[in-house]
Amino acid sequence: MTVHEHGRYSTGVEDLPYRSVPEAAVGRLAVYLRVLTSMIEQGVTTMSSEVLAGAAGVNSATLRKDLSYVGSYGTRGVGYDTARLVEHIERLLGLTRHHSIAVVGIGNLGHALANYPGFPDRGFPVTALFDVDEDLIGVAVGGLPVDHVDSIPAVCAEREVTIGVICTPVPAAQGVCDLLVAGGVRCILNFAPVVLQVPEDVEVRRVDLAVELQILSFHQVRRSNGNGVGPVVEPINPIAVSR
Amino acid sequence: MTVHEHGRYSTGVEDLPYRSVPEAAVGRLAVYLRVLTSMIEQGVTTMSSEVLAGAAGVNSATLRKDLSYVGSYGTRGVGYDTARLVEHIERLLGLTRHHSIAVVGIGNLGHALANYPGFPDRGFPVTALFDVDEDLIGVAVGGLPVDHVDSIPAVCAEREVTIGVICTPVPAAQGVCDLLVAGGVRCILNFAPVVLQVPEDVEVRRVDLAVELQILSFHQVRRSNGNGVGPVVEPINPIAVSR
DNA sequence: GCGACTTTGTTCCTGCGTTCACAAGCGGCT
DNA sequence: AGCCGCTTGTGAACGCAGGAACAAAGTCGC
Repeated sequence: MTVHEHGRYSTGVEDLPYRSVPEAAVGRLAVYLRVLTSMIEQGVTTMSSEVLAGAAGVNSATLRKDLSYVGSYGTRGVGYDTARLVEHIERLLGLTRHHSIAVVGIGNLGHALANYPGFPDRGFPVTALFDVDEDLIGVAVGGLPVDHVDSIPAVCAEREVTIGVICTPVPAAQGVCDLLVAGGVRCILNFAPVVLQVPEDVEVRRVDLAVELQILSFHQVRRSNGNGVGPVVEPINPIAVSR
Repeated sequence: MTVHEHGRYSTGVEDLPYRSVPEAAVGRLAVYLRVLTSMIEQGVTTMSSEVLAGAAGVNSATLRKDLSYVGSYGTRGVGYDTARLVEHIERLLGLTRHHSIAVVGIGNLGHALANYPGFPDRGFPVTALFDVDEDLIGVAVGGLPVDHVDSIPAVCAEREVTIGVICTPVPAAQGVCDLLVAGGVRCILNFAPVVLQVPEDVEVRRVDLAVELQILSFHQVRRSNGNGVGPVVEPINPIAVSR
């Protein structure tokens, strides 16, 4: 784990060999990680880029390039040692650190996320729950009592929450976001369909389910319309056509 | 990003009527749509690209180019007529069609999605629910009875389901996916952390919550490591773009 | 121990997507 | 009516990600 593999790359968690890693590559690395851990459970100790790429649904050249951001930990002629690769990807993604999660807004979705096994399984324990509903305060959800949103800053600071998950209705989202930031949270996963305003040093990722559906809708229509039938975009209003 | 090739690069299967709309633009258009409808509710009838871009969190030039894929429906010197823009974006995204949703896997997450108001609100009514658990069959969730997964093909075909949402555990996901495809579903939103194998004409979008967290984790570590320690080339993003 | 084969790591290249910048167009003001 | 200022729409440049191809490197068979 703390072995120097190559001289030019110093190891140790704090100074990893940092070239700039493309955003897209980071997302894929997380996928590789999942495939790898699953494979390890099945007893696989070595994988070639071709096989791993197939399982992850990407091009093998892309995969090798992504792994090169992590460092050169493959063996030519053989492939990658799965266990070692997992270690290094986890290190690059910062998964060796402690990441605790707060879920805000314990409605249907928040409830589901609070109980979502994928979070703790992946090293992201849920350590705080918040809502405004007085009837929910103190109620245990997934073994954890719900606190009032007003206590977000204090509780988050105390429990060293690093990631906040916002599942509130749209009107409450920005306020909750501000509270999280006040509590020292610098990473936010936002399920509310609104663009949050945050300081520069805060990272927000938005998951918008309706947008996902609309993208699917687009492809569906494009596909069925694409058979040479007609223009996708027909003018709704003849008068509206300005050219 | 789960992007199949669309646009004029695809191998002649679909010939695009007019211009090819970049995948990224489709996602943004959905966001504009949401901002616009919200603005309309507040009585806004006209918006400039600058204002709309600000609300959507994108560059105004990007926004104008995105809208140019929809058609030229702005008025120079004034801006865009919000109502008209909504109409045209909805048309491009295929939201004038009927899209009914089936949710498979009524666990915590499936339960939440079955009750998620954002779906019907955005024109995506949930019309079928499925699970394997015998105790759940027939139980009404959100006013809709749960059917057995075996009946997926028949029910989906009958109710003309266009989008399938998979919330099952990983081992069941591929089987459920096959059943959906057999039922004529060509668009799938997959919450199971696995890469699904589907025919070419089926579009899959995956939402992987653990991956989102890991990406956040990466940024968190990178940021705190960036405090003068290493040669971190941090992209200078004035706005924390969530996407 | 040596050769051939396999697979990595990287370089080059192509092509998309985003941003800049500006001309064209439209409304308002005088 | 004509000019002025504002905003759109688009042509051009740039940056970046993805894919193909290849050289280096290490292993397995003999």
